[in-house]
Amino acid sequence: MAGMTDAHVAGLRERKKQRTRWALVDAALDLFLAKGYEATTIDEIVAAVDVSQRTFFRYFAGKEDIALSLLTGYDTLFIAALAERPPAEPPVPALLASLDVSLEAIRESDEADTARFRKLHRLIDGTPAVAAGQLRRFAETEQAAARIIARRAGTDVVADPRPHLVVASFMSAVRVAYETCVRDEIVEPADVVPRVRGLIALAVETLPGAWSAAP
Amino acid sequence: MAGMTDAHVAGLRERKKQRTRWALVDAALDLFLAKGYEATTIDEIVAAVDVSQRTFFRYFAGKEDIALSLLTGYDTLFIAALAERPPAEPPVPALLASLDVSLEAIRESDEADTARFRKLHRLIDGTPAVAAGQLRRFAETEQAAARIIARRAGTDVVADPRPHLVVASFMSAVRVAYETCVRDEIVEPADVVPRVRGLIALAVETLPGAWSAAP
DNA sequence: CGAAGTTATGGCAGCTACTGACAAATGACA
DNA sequence: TGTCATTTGTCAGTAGCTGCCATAACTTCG
Repeated sequence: MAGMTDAHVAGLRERKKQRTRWALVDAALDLFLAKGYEATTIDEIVAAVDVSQRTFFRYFAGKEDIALSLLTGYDTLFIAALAERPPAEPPVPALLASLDVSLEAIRESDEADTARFRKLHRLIDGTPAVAAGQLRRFAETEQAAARIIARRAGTDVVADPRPHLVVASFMSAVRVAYETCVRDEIVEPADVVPRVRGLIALAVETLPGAWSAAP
Repeated sequence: MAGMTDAHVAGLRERKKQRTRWALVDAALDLFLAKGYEATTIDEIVAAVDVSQRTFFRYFAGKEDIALSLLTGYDTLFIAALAERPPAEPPVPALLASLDVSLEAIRESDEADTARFRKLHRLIDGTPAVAAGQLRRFAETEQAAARIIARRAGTDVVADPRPHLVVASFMSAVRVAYETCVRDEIVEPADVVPRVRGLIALAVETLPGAWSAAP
């Protein structure tokens, strides 16, 4: 995969849009790291790319959104992969396989995305607003994944909450894995990916026993 | 328990502060429900209680904070209960027992808190900003709980991520339980409490098997 | 190639959340 | 009652975010 962010073939208009979009993202990440997230204003970001503030808000919902915009691509990949898994497969193996797809995408990203990944992971550490945005992202992905798992099982998320329970538990493990990376300042995709895999494996061997110990 | 919110004995100053605090909360919840969360301004809230806007921000960090302020008391109760559990007890039973303490507190709240609880649950449904605040609350409680569980086990959250994994999984089940209440418009504490208990029981019998099915 | 149509951009005006600094008021306490 | 500590109000300002309309840029089709 050559990266989630390149517009291979498209009209000039579309290519231009992608270019300004990622120029904004890069400018934002650089400024956030240079002078702090809160201290950076939208005006400074748009000045660096020479677009109007109004244009910024046509591309991104806000500061939080631009900071995390890199990751939405990997989320989409995860959900798409999950939807492709064979329906007979149990939930956790399906989730594991789909997670692997997104992890591979992270590992095989081009240099531009890798640089953004590094910067983002360094940013999240010590920036509560961005960390809160992460929570929102995970929650959204969880909703989507739960719907898919429920459909696979032939049930409905409203009628049967068990798919939601399983997905929420799984996603919380993934979230904890990423949080340990941020905490330990592991920013290289090449290091993050095995760390996440390792923590998920640890969850697989820890959680059944932990939940079974309930009276 | 007569409610988390009453200032039994204290100086006049402290009693006055509590009164304005909860007057602000009630005014805010009423306005949020009457004309929508986003459409309600801080100015309208403070006008209803006749305090200055500046005072509002001395009591609450913002709109999101005042909406969820009722729940912080129950969170504190949960964490305090967890810290009191015998160290020999396994994590999930300890978490279950502590959850029961906060659920009992919700059930036995006085009428004022019960009314707030109802309003809040009706508000969260269809108000993404407040729902996002809920996520933050759960994350904070999760951090605190993970530290306690790790200390009980004689380890450290940094050295050993397993306590964090277990707590995150547990809290995600609690969160899913509350989310189903909001979705199904179950707002009465008397109905919410058994629903949460039921979903946690379902998690206990579902999750071990689900996680064990991993290859 | 050029005109007509579509879509992105810029500029502006305005609202609202939120904060710092200082002055005024109000409960606490001797 | 007078002094002290704490809370409150006022004011001015910053910054995120949005609607509106004119203009510029790409696209498409004759």
